[in-house]
Amino acid sequence: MTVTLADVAARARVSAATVSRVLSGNYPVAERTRSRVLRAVEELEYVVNGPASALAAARSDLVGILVNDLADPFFGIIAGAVQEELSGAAGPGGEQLAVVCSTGGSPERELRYLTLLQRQRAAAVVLTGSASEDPEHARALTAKLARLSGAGTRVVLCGRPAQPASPAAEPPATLTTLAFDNRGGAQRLTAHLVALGHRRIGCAAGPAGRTTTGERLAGHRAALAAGGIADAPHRTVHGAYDRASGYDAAVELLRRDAGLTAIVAANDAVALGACAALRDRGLRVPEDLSVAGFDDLPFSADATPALTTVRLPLREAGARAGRLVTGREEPPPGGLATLRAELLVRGSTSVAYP
Amino acid sequence: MTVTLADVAARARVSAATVSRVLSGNYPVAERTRSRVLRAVEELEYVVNGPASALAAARSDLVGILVNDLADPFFGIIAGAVQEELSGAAGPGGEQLAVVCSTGGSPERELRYLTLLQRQRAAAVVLTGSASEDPEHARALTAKLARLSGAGTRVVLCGRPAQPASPAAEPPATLTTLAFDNRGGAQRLTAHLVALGHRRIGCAAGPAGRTTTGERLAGHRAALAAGGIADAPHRTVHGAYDRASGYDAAVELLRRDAGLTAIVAANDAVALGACAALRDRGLRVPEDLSVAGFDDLPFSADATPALTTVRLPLREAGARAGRLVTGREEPPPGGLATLRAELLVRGSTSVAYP
DNA sequence: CTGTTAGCGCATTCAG
DNA sequence: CTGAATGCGCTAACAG
Repeated sequence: MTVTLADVAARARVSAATVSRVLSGNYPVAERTRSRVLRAVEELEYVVNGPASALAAARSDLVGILVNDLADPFFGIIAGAVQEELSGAAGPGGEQLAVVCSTGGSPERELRYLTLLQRQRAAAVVLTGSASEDPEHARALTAKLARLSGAGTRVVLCGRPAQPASPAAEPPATLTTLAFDNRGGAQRLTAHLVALGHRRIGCAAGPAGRTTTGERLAGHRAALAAGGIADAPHRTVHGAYDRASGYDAAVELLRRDAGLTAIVAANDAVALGACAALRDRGLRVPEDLSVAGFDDLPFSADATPALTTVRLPLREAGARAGRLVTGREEPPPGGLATLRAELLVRGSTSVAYP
Repeated sequence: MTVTLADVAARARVSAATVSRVLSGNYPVAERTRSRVLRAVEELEYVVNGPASALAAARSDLVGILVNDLADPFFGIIAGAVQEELSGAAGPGGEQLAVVCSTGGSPERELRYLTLLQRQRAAAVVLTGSASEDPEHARALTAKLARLSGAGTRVVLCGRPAQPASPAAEPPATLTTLAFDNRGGAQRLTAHLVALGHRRIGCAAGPAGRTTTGERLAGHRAALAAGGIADAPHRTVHGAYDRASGYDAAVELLRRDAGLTAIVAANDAVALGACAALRDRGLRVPEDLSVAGFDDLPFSADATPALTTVRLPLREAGARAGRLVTGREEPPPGGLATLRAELLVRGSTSVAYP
């Protein structure tokens, strides 16, 4: 019923092996037979059976991309860039396909998807976004990545810190990390506020127990310390990376300290949520409170006032991950590259009016 | 080297068939042997070989999702919802994986990805967003979808109109369409402006030759006609679905007619670009010009002024597509459902001040 | 309920 | 440069 290699071979009056060679293009074939085969393929509308060839060749052309939430532009931009890069690297037989998996930030789902991708014998796996800080999960993840890597799957961590090496073995050579300088970016952001005279700065941080949250908080605290501002735990609240959390966080932060003059948010969506909360309470940004975001997603420039934020090279990171995965780019020395995080000062922050 | 079914079978002292049955869970197996097998799987850390089982079973657990641009939240939201729904339908052996493909709106790439998915023997394919209106491509697409469908791949069109039936055959029964009421939404939107007294309304439309663009323009024109406003071709410009196009479109529209009192945009991003252009020229929204978007992406509520727009049930559409694909939802009667498009009046539109 | 027997469709040896 | 033979790892009848 469905046409196979053998059918094509018969029609082109060659052996199946020859057809296979023509299609893979990785072996010399006489020009005449070659075109004869190609014509037969056309006429029969033959389409290779992917699973069969993956089985025989012991490798597939699937690349896994793990994200927290596809609907979040942060991940959409990264995943889109990775995928774009895959299609740019049209290999011999065809090109690689991106399998996108949303983990929702759950370490269990992360592991489960990795198993699913392992089952598919994925050519590569790209893990994006923050990782769980739970030591047990970190261990399980390291083990799983080592296994994947051992099976020939390339692994790229994109926008997350290097995976802690397992006690026993060295991290596999096929493991590359593209980290964001979250700490540095956060530090520069808070330093900017401190320089503007802010001393009571609320922090609407991301979910607890995630590397990105930890890094950004560390940068924030370092800047506070550098500015001689005492650590005030009650000025930090944790929440999800979304608008609603930002709204709630702002309300809660003001409840705890009505004298706040600024709020740094976990990301742009959270910042906009915070702005909305302030607006609803009759507070103006930045006259009454400064608000800052993180990531510089496209919409943050269109908010009013435009959001001061930290720009992360999302697209570049994804594209690089894609090139790493397709072998078109050499891994950075040591397998680790840290990507710049650039402070973008816009309208939502200004000097503190006490 | 890599552990196979046979290894597990040997360790559990059963036949390979039994192991297979335990793992697929679609056949009765004694509880004792079952747990014995499961233990062996654990101990050996066995992971099924996907390609092998796909080959033998003649079906894979991959679901293709075609989008224009993953970085655009419009598609991120839909794709995310589809994928989420796939993971919710944990089948016996595991769950389905989403293969996301960005076509960039190119009909050629669309066709090429469909072939790639056909090669993977995908269980289903979801095509999202607008389609090309080119008759030749429409024909090619219809043929390709028929072939996929004939091979047992379910096909869902999500957010695009029904594919024109091929002259010869009826559309396959496994083809379901979830269309957005773009025309109705656009009509209500423009009618809203007309009701506010606007008569010189510019239109920053989407790319020419795409179904979504055509539908929204048709709605727009219908509302104009209903309001007794003459068709003015120079008041419509075409561009991409992004912010930059919106900026350019606004500039061009004002150049052609400086007396415009409103602009309806192809989508929210275009609308925000238009707003930025107006702002740069010292025009206020909505006092000097009203501006309206389309889609109601999350950020459009945070713009200032908040965007009047048409809400499309993106998440719902994606989720439904996902359920259709996993067979958890019955196709609508006739294989076609049209999803509501709801007018959302916010701050960016107001009465016309001539 | 379980084991045996055949392929699934293709990529690779190895000969020629 | 081409063909014949072998097996990738698993599922699906078919018996028992």
